[in-house]
Amino acid sequence: MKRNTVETRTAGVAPLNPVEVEVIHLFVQFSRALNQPPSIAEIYGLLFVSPRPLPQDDFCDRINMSKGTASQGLRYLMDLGAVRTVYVAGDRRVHYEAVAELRNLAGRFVRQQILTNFEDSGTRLERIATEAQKLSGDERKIAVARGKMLKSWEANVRRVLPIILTILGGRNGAAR
Amino acid sequence: MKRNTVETRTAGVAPLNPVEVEVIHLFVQFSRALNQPPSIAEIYGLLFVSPRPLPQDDFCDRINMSKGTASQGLRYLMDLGAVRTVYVAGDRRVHYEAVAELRNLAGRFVRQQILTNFEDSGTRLERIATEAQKLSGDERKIAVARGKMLKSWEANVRRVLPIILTILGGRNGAAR
DNA sequence: AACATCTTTCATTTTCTATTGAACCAAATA
DNA sequence: TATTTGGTTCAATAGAAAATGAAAGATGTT
Repeated sequence: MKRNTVETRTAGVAPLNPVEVEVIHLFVQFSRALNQPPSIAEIYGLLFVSPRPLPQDDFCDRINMSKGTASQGLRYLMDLGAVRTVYVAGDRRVHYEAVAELRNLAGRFVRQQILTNFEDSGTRLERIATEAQKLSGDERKIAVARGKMLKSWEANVRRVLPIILTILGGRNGAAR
Repeated sequence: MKRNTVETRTAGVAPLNPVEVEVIHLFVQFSRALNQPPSIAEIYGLLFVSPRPLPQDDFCDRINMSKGTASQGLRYLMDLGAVRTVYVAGDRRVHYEAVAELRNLAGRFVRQQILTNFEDSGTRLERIATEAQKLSGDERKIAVARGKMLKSWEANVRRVLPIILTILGGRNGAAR
């Protein structure tokens, strides 16, 4: 039986069709808003329009990126849960497909991107409050007030974030 | 009357007190989550704890940044509405103070940071739908489906963003 | 075992962003 | 008017982030 070997495959390095180009564009633009590297967006974009799972080679060939970039990008997307691997009979290569549900995706992204920067914010806020007490006069007055304000902001964000994620991911997360 | 001249001022280049250091730290951390340059965060952070309006010099001297950075950073924050100028009697220099209300701030930031990247997304989505029709077989089927999905996502985001901004900025925007 | 294919790793290079500082402008003072 | 001071601009530089590609691992095949 004819196997998927280098020879049979290299013939089929199809260039991107117009839809693929546009979709990738869209994701790259999106990635700028979220400050994600464009290579990640290209990978996800191509997977998102692809009717079948793709192996790593396809990214290198079709969107013209190095093996290293493809490998790292795919791992990142796997960790994020934005991509999953698929078994394809008769092909040793790992194939990937896009996970198109916004539901968990947004949550994980926020957790990874935003919340990591706030892990020790509680401690820091406490320290601000403590140190503020040691000041005097105007400085102390405003420092204490601003410390409280920051605490309130933090509480506010922590209260609102879950709501946002629910709205984003809940019903309507995977478009129908 | 004794004026604020270089001689009288240079004496008072106070180093940052612990609260100032911590608050600035916090804002720098925050800036990382939002992918904003640290210099901007430093400026806003210092203004945020300061009991009185500060002139540009103070940023150069106290957080040790160049005139250019201070000038540009302050302009950026002005444009964003995160900072306003204040008149101080007997001092020719422009003084700045922090605008501490989250209310409008979050909105403007999102508009400037996120929405600019989506101005032409409508056009692009139309083009995707059009081009998708021209494909055939599997490619067409999935392309059409994914085009619809993207449109739905976009609608979803446009619907939810105002809600988020309302929740964030509405009551509780300026902490009490 | 030797070979071929697929994948990951990571030091280097490239690309992009932020910051600097000198030159310049504007306004106030001498 | 000359000078000092406050402020902006922008070309050059430094610094950070992303991409490359050669080398090495891993897993199959002959």
